[in-house]
Amino acid sequence: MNLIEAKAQFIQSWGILGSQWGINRTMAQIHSLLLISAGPLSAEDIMAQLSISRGNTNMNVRELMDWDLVNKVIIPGERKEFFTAEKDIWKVATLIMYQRKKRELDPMVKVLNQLSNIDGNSNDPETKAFTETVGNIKRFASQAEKTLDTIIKAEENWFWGSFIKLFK
Amino acid sequence: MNLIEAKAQFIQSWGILGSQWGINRTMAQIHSLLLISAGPLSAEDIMAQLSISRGNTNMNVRELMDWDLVNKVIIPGERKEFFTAEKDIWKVATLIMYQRKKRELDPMVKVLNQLSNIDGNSNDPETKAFTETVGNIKRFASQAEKTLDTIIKAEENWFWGSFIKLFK
DNA sequence: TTTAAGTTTCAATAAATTTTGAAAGAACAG
DNA sequence: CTGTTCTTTCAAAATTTATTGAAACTTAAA
Repeated sequence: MNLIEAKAQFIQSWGILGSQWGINRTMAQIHSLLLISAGPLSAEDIMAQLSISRGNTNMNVRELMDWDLVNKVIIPGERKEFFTAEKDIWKVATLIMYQRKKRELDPMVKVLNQLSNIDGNSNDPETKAFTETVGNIKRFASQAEKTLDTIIKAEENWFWGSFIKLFK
Repeated sequence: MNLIEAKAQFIQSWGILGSQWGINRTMAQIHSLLLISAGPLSAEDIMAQLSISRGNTNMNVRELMDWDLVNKVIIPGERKEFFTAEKDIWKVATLIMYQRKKRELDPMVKVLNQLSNIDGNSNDPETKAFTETVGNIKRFASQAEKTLDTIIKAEENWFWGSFIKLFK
């Protein structure tokens, strides 16, 4: 397999993976393209390599910058803007975890807290089942949240080193 | 807030969370409905409580059973089939992690392995950038996979107990 | 058997999401 | 300024995904 084919394959697969996890396919593809490119790319480069429109490119690059996964690069003498992706995979992973926690998990936890105290007879089995499940999820979520925070703050090597040792 | 409202709120929020993570909203809603119900529900119960069609109910319940999150229950004397959800949240979480790893992450790892050896001049910066990124992701993925396997196999209490202590 | 209750399937339809492209807006060089 | 290059916006169109509902199929009681 040559480089061109391999790149196409990688971008394609990364796009599918992204869409299975609720990330716009194009956004994932742009991200992967930047991940495997040696230098920064312009909007035109991205449009050409992925065969997508200017508008689509602009929107998704902006979203990637929102996630801090991609940065704008100014090249002296060039009028165009260029873009690069954070290439340290550990950082990429923690950025994604952090953003998704903030955007999606935290709102859920907020709702769970509101649902903790409901009116009604606590002898009713339906009420009991509800409060019990909500309580369990809350406890689980708060534990998971602590763990995630720790992972996100951890230094890569320290983390993988001691984490793996503990569990192996 | 009364039980009816609280249930509706919970189901709604859980559905949104699911869809943000690539899970069909209805599937997530059925799951949450079963999680907070005291006893098993029939297809009719689910249809009525979520205002969805018979076909939709059937498809998504089947998918949930595929994921092992929901089980069919036979109630003696009843002609209908009933359904319950696994309520141990730890088990629910590990089941979901296991299924998603198997269905989505593993195929990506397979692709990454195929992309490891590409033809071409390894002095070319583009080739270099590609192989380096792919290599990094592979190493990360294999580490993450080991960790996930360990988490999935771990006993709940043991896991949360020692894990949290270590990182706090 | 026959019949009634229940379940599954799937083509048609509806809803949600993504993409396009052209027009408006900025930034800059001359 | 003025013209040129590049970026952003957003309504309309295309695509993808989810949902319905009626017909086919299954199962079991009578």
